[in-house]
Amino acid sequence: MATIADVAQAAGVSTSTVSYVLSGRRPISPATRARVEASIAELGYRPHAGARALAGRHTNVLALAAPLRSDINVPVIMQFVTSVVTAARSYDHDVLLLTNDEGTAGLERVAGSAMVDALIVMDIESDDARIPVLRRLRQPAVLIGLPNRPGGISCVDLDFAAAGYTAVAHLAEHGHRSVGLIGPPPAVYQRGTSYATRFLAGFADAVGEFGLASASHPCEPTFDGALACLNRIDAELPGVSALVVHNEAALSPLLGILRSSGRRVPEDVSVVAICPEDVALGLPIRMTSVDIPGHQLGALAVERVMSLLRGERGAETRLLAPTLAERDSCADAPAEPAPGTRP
Amino acid sequence: MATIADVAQAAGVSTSTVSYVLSGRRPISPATRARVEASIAELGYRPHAGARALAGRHTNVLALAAPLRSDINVPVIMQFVTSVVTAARSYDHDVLLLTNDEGTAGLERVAGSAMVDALIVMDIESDDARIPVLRRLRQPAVLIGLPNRPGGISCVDLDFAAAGYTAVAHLAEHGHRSVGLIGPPPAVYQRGTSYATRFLAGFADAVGEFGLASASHPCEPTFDGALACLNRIDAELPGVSALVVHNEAALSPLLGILRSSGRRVPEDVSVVAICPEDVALGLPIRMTSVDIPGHQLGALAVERVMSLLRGERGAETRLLAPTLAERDSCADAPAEPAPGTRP
DNA sequence: CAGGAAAGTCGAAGCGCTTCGACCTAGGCG
DNA sequence: CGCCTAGGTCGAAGCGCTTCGACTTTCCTG
Repeated sequence: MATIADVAQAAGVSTSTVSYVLSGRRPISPATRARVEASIAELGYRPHAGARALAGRHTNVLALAAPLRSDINVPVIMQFVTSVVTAARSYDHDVLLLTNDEGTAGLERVAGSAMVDALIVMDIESDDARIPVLRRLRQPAVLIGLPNRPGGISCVDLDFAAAGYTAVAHLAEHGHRSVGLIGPPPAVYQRGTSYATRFLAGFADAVGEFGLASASHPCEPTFDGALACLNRIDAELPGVSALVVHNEAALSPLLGILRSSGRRVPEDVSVVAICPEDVALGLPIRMTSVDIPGHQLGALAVERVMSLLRGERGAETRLLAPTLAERDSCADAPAEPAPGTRP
Repeated sequence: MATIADVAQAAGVSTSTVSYVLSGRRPISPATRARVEASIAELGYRPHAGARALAGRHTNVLALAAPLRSDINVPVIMQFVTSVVTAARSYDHDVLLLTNDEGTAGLERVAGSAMVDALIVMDIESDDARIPVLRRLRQPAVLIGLPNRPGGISCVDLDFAAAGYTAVAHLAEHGHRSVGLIGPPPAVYQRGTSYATRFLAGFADAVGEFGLASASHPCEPTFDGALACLNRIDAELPGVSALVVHNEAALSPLLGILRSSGRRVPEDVSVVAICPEDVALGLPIRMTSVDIPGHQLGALAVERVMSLLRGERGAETRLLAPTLAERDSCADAPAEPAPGTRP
């Protein structure tokens, strides 16, 4: 392939001049610039990334550690990944994809060998083992998620506590007096994934504040899981009129179950979903939902990375305020049923 | 950071010796090897990837071009991505993630600047514009998918024609005389994505061979889409007793629709799904399905890449035979209804 | 017991780029 | 009119690694 020397020769200049027209770090006369650019085009020259990384001390590559299990919340993760890649490209960076099950090893490897300029880490647990590792890397890192002790590392996330609160508040405003939470799969809680517990905390806050009855359970992302979860809630909260669903995969089964058991949404049961907008709109009922702004968060993470790379400012955590979109799955609570209606 | 020179000095050997213990390309005495490895561990030495790429002419990085739209088939894509990354790691390679909407530019960029040793490209269209580009790159490429003219590029994919045939054959064996196909979203066909048309071809073959009546329609991946699609099929094929669903996202809504309209699966309608196994198992009914072996295909693609990198053999296309798993969504056709039953 | 092969190690030459300091030329200022 | 400065360009020194050829030593083999 053509090298910078070939270009220099073709344009009748030195290699450093070519380098400067490429980087713009020194003034170049318009005439020279034109000749160099012509030669570059003619030879189809592309700077060698390795050589660049070696001499220039940066790679224009970001690492993205994503939870690549075929677990749940696949669509959200996809949104994150997509938006991170797209945003990175808009800053002329590429993305190296790491799986979370490489644990800290992957982070240390790509950072230690200078493959990447910075790291973005998703699916943060409350007490994430990767945080101390990230702190001692030379490259800056941004977390998508919120650990208990970020300890100097930048975070971006949806304010899940506020999301939990908002969902309940909305239901309370509609006069509901008891609300069930269909949560993420047990595995999510077991991992200590922080968004689940934060959401739960906000949920509980609101429940307390509004003086509601409540029940909450994790839920496997299958039809059977949704059924089991709903049954438990019904048992603990007979006649429950409001549901909060923080589990995308459970949404579709849940609606099916409700319908086939003759409970209408929203007339008999109001449902607030926590999910990306497109999920909320693809269901049989347009769901009132608190949006999980995956695209926004991914882009935000990249922006933070870039400003850290520019050395612009230190760590900071940015929690996006949740927005609740009113659609067709919520209604005022039905008139108070005679005590002891449904078993 | 520690460099190879630091390690060499600490171990009292030359840098080339360190390099040889790392690469194993020349014999090293056990004693020397031990000292070098001790120094490496002690200094926490990691070879600089850029320097390596420059001197060694390879990066140990693969490019993966994935269709990162929040489109449909998100779970399948996720499977591919996951398995490619995992398989790549097992060969000591990393994965650079490209979005398909960068088109050929991304491929040319990462290949031209020597960021990657090889490329894996997903979501191949019948007449994919990226193929001529890939052909003229210095790096080998593997397609996940099957274009009309691979022209010397390796392909791996499920044999979707056989999958379509298999699904219909299974239904025919159960005595069904008419079968509806709920296909991928229109956008998939419009793009000319080859798996959709190949599936359709196999479907049509079998329909012809078994002398069945059939109707097939694309289907938007929403509740409304599924409803509309089913209605069209019902209109064209009154009393249809068998459905093939080549659209994961439509599966759950479809089952809901069938149930709420009082059609039992499988007693009244048999359904064969084409989807990954976990999707087939997460639905209210354990679906009889033709598996889309995402994990297998991703791993296979990486294996092909590795053997190309080793220079082992030339292009070859590998189509995985479909396997149909009998579960609970298919039954024998109901007794022939009196003509003109359902409108 | 000489000759040669194999084992083990080293030095040095790049790989293709960035960047620093130096140099040369004009132009503006006192 | 001489000097300083800014603009524009060049040469060379790395960046950290791999690899080739060469050298030394050891061990067979005939």
